[in-house]
Amino acid sequence: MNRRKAPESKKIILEAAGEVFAERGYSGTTIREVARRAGISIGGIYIYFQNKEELYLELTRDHMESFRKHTEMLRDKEPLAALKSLIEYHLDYAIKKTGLVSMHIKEYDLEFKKNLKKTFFDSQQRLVTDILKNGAAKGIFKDINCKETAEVILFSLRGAILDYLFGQISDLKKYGESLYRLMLNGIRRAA
Amino acid sequence: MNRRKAPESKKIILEAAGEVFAERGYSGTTIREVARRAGISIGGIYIYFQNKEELYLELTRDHMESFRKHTEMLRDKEPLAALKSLIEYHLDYAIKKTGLVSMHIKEYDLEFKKNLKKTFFDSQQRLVTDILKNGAAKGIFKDINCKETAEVILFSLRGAILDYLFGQISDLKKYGESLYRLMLNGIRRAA
Amino acid sequence: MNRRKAPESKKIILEAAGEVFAERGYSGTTIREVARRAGISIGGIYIYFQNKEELYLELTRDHMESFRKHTEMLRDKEPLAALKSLIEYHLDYAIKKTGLVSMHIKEYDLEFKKNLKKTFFDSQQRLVTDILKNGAAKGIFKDINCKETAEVILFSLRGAILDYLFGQISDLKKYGESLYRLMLNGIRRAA
Amino acid sequence: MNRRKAPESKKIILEAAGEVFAERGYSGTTIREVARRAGISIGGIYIYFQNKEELYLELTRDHMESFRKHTEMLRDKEPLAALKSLIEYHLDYAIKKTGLVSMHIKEYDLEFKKNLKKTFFDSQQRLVTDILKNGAAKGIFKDINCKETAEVILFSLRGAILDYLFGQISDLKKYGESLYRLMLNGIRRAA
DNA sequence: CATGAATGAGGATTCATTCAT
DNA sequence: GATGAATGAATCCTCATTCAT
Repeated sequence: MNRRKAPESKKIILEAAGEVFAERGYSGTTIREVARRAGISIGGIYIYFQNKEELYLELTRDHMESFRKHTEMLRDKEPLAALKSLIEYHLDYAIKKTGLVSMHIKEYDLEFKKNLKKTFFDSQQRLVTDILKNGAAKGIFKDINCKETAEVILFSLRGAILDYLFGQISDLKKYGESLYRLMLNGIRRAA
Repeated sequence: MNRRKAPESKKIILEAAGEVFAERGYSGTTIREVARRAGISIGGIYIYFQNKEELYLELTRDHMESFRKHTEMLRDKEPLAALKSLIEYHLDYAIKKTGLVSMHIKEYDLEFKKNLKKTFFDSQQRLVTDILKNGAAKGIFKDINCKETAEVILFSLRGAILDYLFGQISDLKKYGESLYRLMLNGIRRAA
Repeated sequence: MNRRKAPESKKIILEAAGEVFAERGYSGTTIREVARRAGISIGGIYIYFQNKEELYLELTRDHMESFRKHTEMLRDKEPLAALKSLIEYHLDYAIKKTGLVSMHIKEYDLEFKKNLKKTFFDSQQRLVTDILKNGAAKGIFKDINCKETAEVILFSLRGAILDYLFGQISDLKKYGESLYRLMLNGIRRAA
Repeated sequence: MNRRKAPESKKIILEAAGEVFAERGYSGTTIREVARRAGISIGGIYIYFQNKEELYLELTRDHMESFRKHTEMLRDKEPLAALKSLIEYHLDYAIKKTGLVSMHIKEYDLEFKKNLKKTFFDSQQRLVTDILKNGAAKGIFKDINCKETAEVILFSLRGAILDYLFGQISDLKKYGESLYRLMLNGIRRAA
C-alpha cells in the first residue's frame, strides 16, 4: 500500500489517463492500463472517478478550461497580432499535446461530452469574432462578415491540425504561417 | 445454404460493412452485425476476408479509389471552376457519406491503413497543386507557392468537414462558399 | 469445439443452471460455474441466454409451468384425495428439488420475477380454492370461507417447506400428514 | 478523529448494520454503507468486528436473544391466551421488522449461522410444546401429540410470514386470526 | 462454399479487507 | 482508537475468430 495524499493520486491518475487516452482513444483505453501507468491499482481509479466516462470527462474539462484561459487573454490585443498569436497557440498546442488533441478529434462524437465541446467551441468562436470585429472597427480588415470569417478561420485551423495528426504536414508551424498569409491576402490577383 | 457467386457475396459484404463501419466506427463494428446486414453467416465473412482489418482495408481502398477517380477528372478544367468543383465535391461527399468520412477521421491512426491513406492524400495534394499551377500559368492566381497553398486549401477543406461532423456547422455548402471566397480574396483591406 | 445441437446445449445449460442456482442462490451463482458444470464455455451461455437474469427467468418459468401442470390434474379428483395429493405433491417436490425450491424462497424478492411468481401463486390459490369449493358443495367440508382457508393451507405448506429447508424438519412427509390431519379436523364437518 | 467510547460505537454500528442488512440482505450489504450510516469510517468497523460475517452473526445473535426473551414470558400464561399472544408476537415482529425477518429467511442457509439458528428454533419449539402440554394438562386441548403439533403451528406461522414477504398476504394479522381459528378447531376438545 | 455454435481472452466495475498515518 | 486510500480477486458480459458439419 503505497500511501499518497488523495489530491496527488487524482492528479497522477489524470496524467496517466491523459497519456493513455491520447495514445489509444477512448474505447481503446483500458482502465487497467491507466492504473498501471499511474502506478495505482485498478480499484484505486474508482476511488477518484465514478467510471471511465467520468475520468475522460474530467480530463477533457481540465484541458478545455486551461486552453480557454490562455486564449482568452488575446481578446484585447492588437487584432493582427492577436490573430497570429491565436493561430500559433492552436498549432503549438497541437504539437505539444498531440495525443490529447488527437483524442478529442477521434472521439468527437462521444455523446457524453457534447455539452463540454459545445461550450468550448462557442467560446473560441466568440473570441475570434471579437478579434475580427475589433480589427474591422480599426479599419485593419475588409468589410467582412466577422462571424462567418471567424468560423472559416477556426475550421481551417482545425483542418491543419487534423492533417498534422494525419501525418500529412511535417512542419505545422510553417503551415500556420501559410494559412495566416492566405487568410490575410487571398490568392486571387487583384483585377 | 444459400449459394451465390463469390464476387457477388463479396460485394454484398462490402456494402454491408460500409454501412456498419459508417454507423459505428471501426472498433464499434462487430462482424456479427456486418454478417447480419449482409444476410450471410458469420463464418461466411471469413471466406472472403481474412479478418476484420482486411475487410476494413478493402472497403477503404474501394472508397478512396472511387473518390480519386471522380476528382481526377477536374485536373484539366478551367482553374477557378476546377477549384470550386473540388471544394464542392469534397463537401458533398462528406454530406452524402457522413458516416464513412467520420469513420476515416476517427480511425485516422489505424496503423494498418497508413499506406493507403498516404497514397490518397498525396494524390489529392498533387491534383490541387496542378490546378493552382495551371491557374498561375494562366495568370488567374497571384504568384503563390502552389504546393503550399494546395496544402492550406486541403486542410481547410478537411477542417470544414471536421467541424461539420463536430456539429458546429449546420450548412456545410454555405461554408464551402465562404471558404472559397476567403481563399480567393483574403481579409486584409488593400492598402 | 465440442459440437452439439443447439436445443441440446440449451437444455444442458438449463440443467446446470438449475443445480448451481439451487446451491448458491441467484447472486451467489456465477456464470463461470454454470458454464463449467454444463461443460461449455462462458461465452457459450450467452448464445442461448441474453444474461444471467434471463437464464434464471427461463429456468423458473420452466419449473413453475411443470409444477402447475402436475397439480392442475388434481382439480377434478375427489376433494379429500385431491387435498391430500396436493399436500404430498408440494412436499415431495420440496424433497426432490430441494435446491430449486430453496432458490425460489431465497430469491423471493427478485424484482424481475415478480410477475412470474404472482401468476404461479394465483394459479395454486385458485386450485386449492376450487378443491375446497368442490368439497363444500359435496358436503364433505364445513361451511368454510374457501378462499381464506385455501390461503391458510398454502402458507402452512410453504411454512413446512421452509422449515424443512431450515433443517428443522427431518421427515417432511410425516409432517405433511400431521398438517393434513390438523387441517382436516379443523375443516371437516362433524358427522 | 471522533473519539467515542467503544461500547457506544459498537452499538451504533450494530444498529446501522441492522438497517442495511434488512434493506439489502447479507450479500447486498456493503461495509461501506454500514460505515456510512453509522457515521464511522470503514476501518472503524473492523476495530469492533473481525469481518462482515462476524458483524452479521453478532447482530443476529442480539435479535434472536431479544425475541426469545419476549416470547419466553408467555410460558406460564394461560395456554389459549399464550398461544394467541405467541402467534401475534411472531406476526407483529414480521410486520415491524420486515427487512430483518426477510433477511433471515433469504440467508437461511449461511453456513456460519447454522448453530445460532438451531438454538433459536429449538427454543421456540420447546416453548410452544410446553404451552400445549400445559393446555393438555389442564384439559383445554384434545389429546394431541404436543411436540408434533407445536411444529405444525410454528411452520404454519413461518409460512404465513413467508407469504407476507412474498407479497401474497396483505393483511398479515387477519391471516393470523384465520390460522388461529383453524388450529383451534382442530385441537380444541369439544365441550 | 456456407453455416453458426463454440471458444476464451479481455474489458469495466465492485467490494471486503488491510494498514500507513 | 480512528481513518480512508489502496488493493486485487472476482463478477458479468462481449466479440473476433475457428471449425465440425
